[in-house]
Amino acid sequence: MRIAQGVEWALHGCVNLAWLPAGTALPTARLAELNELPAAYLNKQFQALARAGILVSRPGAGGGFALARPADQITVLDIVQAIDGTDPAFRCTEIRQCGPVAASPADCRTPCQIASVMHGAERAWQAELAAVTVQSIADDVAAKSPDVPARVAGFLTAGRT
Amino acid sequence: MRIAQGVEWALHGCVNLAWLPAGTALPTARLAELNELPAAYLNKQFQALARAGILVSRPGAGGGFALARPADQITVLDIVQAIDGTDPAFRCTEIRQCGPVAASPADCRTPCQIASVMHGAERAWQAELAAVTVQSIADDVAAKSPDVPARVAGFLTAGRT
DNA sequence: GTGATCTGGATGTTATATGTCCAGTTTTAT
DNA sequence: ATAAAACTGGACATATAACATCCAGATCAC
Repeated sequence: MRIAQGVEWALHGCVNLAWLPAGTALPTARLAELNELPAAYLNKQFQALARAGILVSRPGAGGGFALARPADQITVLDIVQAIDGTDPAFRCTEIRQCGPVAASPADCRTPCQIASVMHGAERAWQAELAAVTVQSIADDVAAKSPDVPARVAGFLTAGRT
Repeated sequence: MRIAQGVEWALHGCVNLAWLPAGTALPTARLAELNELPAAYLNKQFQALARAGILVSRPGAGGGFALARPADQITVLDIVQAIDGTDPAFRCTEIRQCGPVAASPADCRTPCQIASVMHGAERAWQAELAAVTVQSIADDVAAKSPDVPARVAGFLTAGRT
């Protein structure tokens, strides 16, 4: 089981945006430079976040991406699902319906027990992610390393009007 | 995020074995036939379960795989980890340490906040899976479809001495 | 109008998941 | 003993997805 690499980048990107004044837009090139990431690919991840309504994009000089709403209203689950999709990790192929002793249609009106267990575990995973916001992560980092927010914000906004 | 297909097969296989008298060994060819699965590949999954100590294997005529311990002592998590591995789904690449504003080594003595959140969610997922056993799944299926265990066991043991 | 920036599709590359095969080994049955 | 059944483990082949790049077009600020 693997989560797409882009999730890590998207989460860091959103936390970094949370350290700027609300509504500040940044080009992906600048964000990519901050963490030495491939700019074109990071841009693609941010496009997905924009389509999901997590970020807003503004083309043109001085444009870029900004958080679409306050950081305490963006959950980690929102970001994970925007990048990694919402398909369940466990895919039930209904093998109980195959073979010489296939389960009857009557038995299959309810979900396969095995799929129920696996999907229940995924809901628990999602619940944990939904309980954490970009703001709460930013606060935790700031509490532990008080100089980080200002240093990051300084780099990201250097040379702006 | 995707779980290996083999996990579904392994879970069904273990539940099916749970319906036979304790210690009954079955060849993978028979199990594969039950659900129309590729026998060679199912065998490979079962090898992994045997290496993990969930199943025991016996070569030779009349041999096959059997549960290594009572079904109520085999959790779904045991099986998932045997097939899918124990690597975390979220892989922190420590991008906070990269770039012009890299975090200081002092700040990195503790795990990245983002990685902590993601790994916490995985622990919640694992806890759900660890709370369910092969036996409890078998019981639930039997409660809902009382004829299934006998029908499956009948097919699996047909033509045995 | 010029340059900065996003958009989205096409494309290429690499890694992983899935599936097959075979020569070797162990055990049972006769 | 011999044959047949069955696992072992590695090599191999294929399909799918992940990762990454590129480009022509659209939009906006100055």
